[in-house]
Order: sequence, then structure tokens, then C-alpha cells
Amino acid sequence: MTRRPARPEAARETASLLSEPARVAVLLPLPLGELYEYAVPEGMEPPAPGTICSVPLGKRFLPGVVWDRPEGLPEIAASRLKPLAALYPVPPMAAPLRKLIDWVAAYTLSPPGAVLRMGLSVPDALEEPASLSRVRLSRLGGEGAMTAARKKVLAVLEEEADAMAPADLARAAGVSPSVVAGLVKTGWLEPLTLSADTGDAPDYQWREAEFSGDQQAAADHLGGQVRAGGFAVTLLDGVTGSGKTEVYFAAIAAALAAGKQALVLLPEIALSTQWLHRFRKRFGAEPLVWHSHLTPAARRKSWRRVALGQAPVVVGARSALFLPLQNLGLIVVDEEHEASFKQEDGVLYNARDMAVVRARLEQIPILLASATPSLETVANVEAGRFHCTALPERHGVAALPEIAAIDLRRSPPPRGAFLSIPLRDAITETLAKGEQAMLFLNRRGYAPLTLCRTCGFRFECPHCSAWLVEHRGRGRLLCHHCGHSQPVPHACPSCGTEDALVPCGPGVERVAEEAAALFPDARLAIMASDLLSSADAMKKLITEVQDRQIDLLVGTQMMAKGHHFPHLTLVGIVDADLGLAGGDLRAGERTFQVLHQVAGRAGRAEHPGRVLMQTLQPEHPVIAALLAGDRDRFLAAEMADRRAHGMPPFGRLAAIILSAPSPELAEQSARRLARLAPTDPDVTILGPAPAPLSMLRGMYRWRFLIKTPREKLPQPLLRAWLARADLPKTVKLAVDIDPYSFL
DNA sequence: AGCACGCCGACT
DNA sequence: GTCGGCGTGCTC
Repeated sequence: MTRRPARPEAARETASLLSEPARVAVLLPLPLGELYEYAVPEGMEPPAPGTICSVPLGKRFLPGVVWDRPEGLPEIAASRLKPLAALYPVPPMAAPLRKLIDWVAAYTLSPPGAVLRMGLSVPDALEEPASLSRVRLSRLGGEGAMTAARKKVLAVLEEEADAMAPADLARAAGVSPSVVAGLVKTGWLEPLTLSADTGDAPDYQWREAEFSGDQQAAADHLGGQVRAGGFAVTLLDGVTGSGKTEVYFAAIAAALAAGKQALVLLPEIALSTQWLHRFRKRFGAEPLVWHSHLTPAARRKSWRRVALGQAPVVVGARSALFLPLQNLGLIVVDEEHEASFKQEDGVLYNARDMAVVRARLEQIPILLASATPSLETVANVEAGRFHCTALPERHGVAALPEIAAIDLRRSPPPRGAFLSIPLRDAITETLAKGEQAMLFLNRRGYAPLTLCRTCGFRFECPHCSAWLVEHRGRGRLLCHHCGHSQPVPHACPSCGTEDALVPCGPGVERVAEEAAALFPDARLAIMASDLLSSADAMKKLITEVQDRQIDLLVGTQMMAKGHHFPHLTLVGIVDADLGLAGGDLRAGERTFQVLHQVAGRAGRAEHPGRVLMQTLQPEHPVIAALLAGDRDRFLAAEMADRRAHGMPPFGRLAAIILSAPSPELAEQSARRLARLAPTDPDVTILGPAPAPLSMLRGMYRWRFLIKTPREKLPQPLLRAWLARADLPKTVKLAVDIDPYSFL
């Protein structure tokens, strides 16, 4: 280790004598793969790691973060170094977040800069807020002489805008700033104070919740963890209605009481007005909300508030994980089993898992909450790596309503229809009692396949190997993978026969059509992501359902998420087998989770509910477990199955996806890569094979699946393997560690 | 990620 | 003869 010079100036003098400027390594928010070095301008103290600065790159300027210099970073010639351009007036990125970025990069095999991009997603936010002073025309007019210069100013304001910054206004009018100042003084113009970009942190005033004994014990335990600090992972296992949210609110309160911040990750923030409402009720103020649909201005403002320490509680979707919270005391991941925590493009990471990593780097506790925990989490609890706090059901409230199967082999729906007679009868009864019913089908659109009755032609996406899905509401055929859209023609494009196109299979729109014909007096609504234009439309529909302006609700998965419909007493699952068809690794788990969640929509304390599941295979383990209401039996069976096959959580998976502009090139490249595959007795390499979606967005795809034992991380092997691959530039290679999608 | 450089088609 | 398409390569 080199000794620190007694006088820092001495070091600088030496450096300048040798004309060797100090240099720093900077991570740029680009997929560059390595750090770039910059010269520290003369007279500037070398900025510490974490400092956010602006640096020249080519002919533009980019924000970057001064990074810890890794061992063996090759020094480039001093003559090639460009100087740092400026330091941003924001607090430095703290060491745990920098380590998280490096960790996620190494784990996902992504360039660190690509990960940094998620943490520096709002370049504008690094600048000081724009001047907030503006002037506008006064309604009352003013006093004093109306000179030519003053007239020009007023004319510009009349033409151009309601309000302008004084300096801009003077420039636009071609007068000196003093003219504008004079107009303000005489009352022709009035000054405006725009809302500040940042403000004081909200003042949370929480009250203690009224807890049952078990809830209180859980809350005390979690509060103790937060006060003690240190890394600990706890599964908060509790069904809907067990008070799970209130219990973790107690942990958040403990963090706030200790002067720490809390970060809550939720799967889909847009859907959680109910969550925000509960938070507000408990804490008396809103948390800071972060998700990818924020407007640029809101993003900027929120990022600044977080960076400047004005956001004690942040709730967000997965990208909130990379926010620069400086003083974290707790992370909560609610609905931890949700597949949407897995980012499926760009850097492929699972926010739930990376949240655990952040908690470890920050040395703080993290809570994973779910009514249907993932097998990964359950296995970690069983292995003693995670703690578990289970909340028993509340007395008098059934965890799940009674679930019954309708065996479609015995009670098939009438020809061309999708609702069986028993389900129709149940809806009739429910509506007759003045109660609400819900029909669930996890498939958007009218029909998943359209074909020609005469020649058998099927509508296929021109860019993907997938059928086009008819969306009757919009009168178009859509590809659910790439967004391709085309009108539905009258004649078959292949044989030209008119009116021969028939929809095959049901989507929510078609089920709604059938229900509308069967129950013409019922007020019906469809809830699907593509039919609701905005979060507001969603909110409005939910309110209508809660106010009993809707009798019959037909919808997809988005209906299942945390909405409380007190008058809903019947849930009909139109096709319980749908999710099991693909047969991928998580099909059973996913189906169990979504159907469990949908079933939980039926009934509340005073109105017992019931669930009817249409199925062709009531004896299937997943369906049988749902019918028996036995989650733990399902988990145990699924766990045994995964263990027997060395699948996650008992083994590790990684996928390699090659995409190329032609099928030949894709196959050729895959075979070339296969020849370079490592041979390791512990490692199973499946493939190469065409991906199930062999064409996606016009690219032809082949894939490998790599399976290793739990103790053996696949990254070193993959890194070595892929480094040897020399593929044509047009072939894209993506690595998906812990894949969720097997398409 | 940008942005330039660099070779092949339709036009002022 | 140019304008411009996007393939390829570089940025400390």
C-alpha cells in the first residue's frame, strides 16, 4: 500500500512536474464492457468513487460514475486521456449500490454499464432544477409609460407563451433584461413561483395497527430485525386477509422510527391504487412512487427526491431496485412469487433475487411476502437460509372460498360455446341474488386463432412464429409477441373465399360475448390490459365494480391482483388447464399461483363465495391441490419433482438464445457454438434446438439450456465458452440466467 | 447507446 | 453525377 503524502499539494506538484495528471476510472451507462479512464483537471481533487460526473465520449458528453479501480485495469496512455468535464451537484452513488451494479453485471453476464443505465435512467435529474422564476401578463395591467421596448415584450408574451423566464423573454423581445424588470416593477407583468422540483420529505404519522396475537408477534419480530440491522431474509407467508400488508407496514414504521428508509417492490405499480390507499391510511402521507410509466418530469423529480434523501419510503416496480437510496433500513418484496419481477429484455435479472443481494450489501433485513411463495423461497426457508414468519388465517375468515371442479368431459359446454351448463346455472343464481360474478380466462382478445373453413389457411404473424389473435373490439388481428397488427379481411387471403374465416378457441372478448347473450340483463364489463386505456380507466372500472354498477366481470390475470370486491361471490374459471398446456418448468407453479389468487377474489366475511373451475383434468396434481385447498401439499409434490430432476431450486438453469436474420445463419451459428461447448460431467447442455418461438420480431432463434447443480454457478463456464465463440456480427447472443420464459 | 465512416440503389 | 440506406466499428 502506498503511503498517503503528508501534504496533498505535494502530490499534485509532483504530478504536475511530471505532467502526469491524476486519472480516474469512470463507468458509463453504456454496454461497453469496461471502465474508461479520464484525466482529473488540474486544480481538482481526484473525485472519490461514486462521484457522478459528466465526461466527453467521442463528440458528446455523458454522465458517468467514478468507479473503484479494479485490479489490473490496463492504463491507457496519458496522451489519450480526456479530462472530466464537470461534477454533478448530486450526492455520490453509495458503495453498496455500486457493488450491486457490479454484482448484477457479473451474475447476469451483462456489461456493468448496461446495469448502471438502470440506475442512471434520468440524466436530466443530475442537473440543478431549472430556474423556477417566470413572469406572465398581469390581468390588472400596470402603471407607467408604455415604451416601444415594453410593447415588444408584452407582444412576445401574448404571442409565445403564458409564462416565460425573464431572461428568455428579454432575448425573445430583443430588449435588455432591465426592460422586463421594469415591467414587473410597474405591475404589467407579474412574477410566478413554479412548484419546486424537490421539497421536504413527507411527514409520516403512523399509528399502531390493531393486531391479533399472531400478527403482533410477527410485527414485533420484524420490527426487532429492522432495529437490530444486519442482513436477514424473512418470508412473510400469509394468505389474503391475514393482514400481511399491515404487518410489513409495522416493519416500515420501525425503519422510519430508526431514521432509516424503506424500499417496497411490487409487481405492477399501476394496479395498486388500493395499496397506496392503505399506505396513506396508515402513514398519513404518500410514499414516493417509482415505475416505468412515469412522465419524464415526474421521473426527474422523483429521482432527485430519492437522491437528495427526501423519500423515506419508496414503492416501485422492479426498476426501483436501482434507485440511489442512501440510508436504507429495510426492503420489502411483496408478491415475491410474481414472474413479472423477472426483467425479460435488456439486462435479464430477477428483481426479487437482486433485492436480496442489495439487502446483503446494505447489511439490512429484507422481507419477501406472498400467499403462494415461490419454490425458490420455500426451498431457502427449508434450508435455513431464510427465516419464515407465517400468518395464520384470521378467525372467521376463510382463506379461500370453496372450490369445485366442473369436469368438462362430463359437462361439456354447448357446441361453439365455452361456458358449461353448471357454470351458467351458478351465474344465474348469483345474479338473481343481486350478487356479482366474475369469469376468468387468462387470454386476451376474441380468439387465439383464425382459420379459413374452405382452405385451412391460418393467420400467422409475418415477424414471429405465432398465430395472430383476433381482437374484435378493435377489429384487428394482433401479434401478442411483436405488436404487429392488421385488419381482419372479409375474404381468405389464400383462397379468396368470402366469409369463410372462423375464430377458433376463446379469448376474454369471446367469453364476454357469450355471457352477454346468456345474461342480457346483466351489466357486464371486460377487464383486460389492452381494453383499458390507462390507470385511470382501470381505477374507474374497479370503482364501478365496488359500487355494484357491474354485475358480471370478465377478465384476464389483471383482475386477480389485490382488488377487493366485497359483493363478488362467484368466480368462474373458464379454462383451468390453460396454463398447464405448455408444460414448461414453472407451468404448474404459475397456474397454482394465478388460480389461487383469482379464487381468492370470491367472497368476503359476510358473503361466502364459491369458485367453479372448468377443467378437463380434475385429477391433475395442480388442479387437485387447488380443489383440496391444500397449498402445502402442492408445494411438497412440486418440490419433490424438481428435486428428482435437479431443476431449480435444486439445480441452476441458464439459457443461451441465438438470434439471426436468417434461419440458416441461426442454425449454423448454433451448431458452431455447440462444437465449442464445454464438457463437464456436472453440467448438462440441452440443445441446440430451434426456440419454441423460432421466429420473433423477424429474427430466427435457436437456444441452449444449461443445467448445473445448485453448488455450481454456471457463469464462469458460460463466460469461457462464449468468449471462444466467434459469431458473425449479425448474430445476437443473449444469456438468460435463471430463465422464467422458455419461449 | 450514438455517431461516423463506408460502400451500393433512386433521384434533384 | 449526388443523397441516403444501414452494416461495422469506436468511443478513455
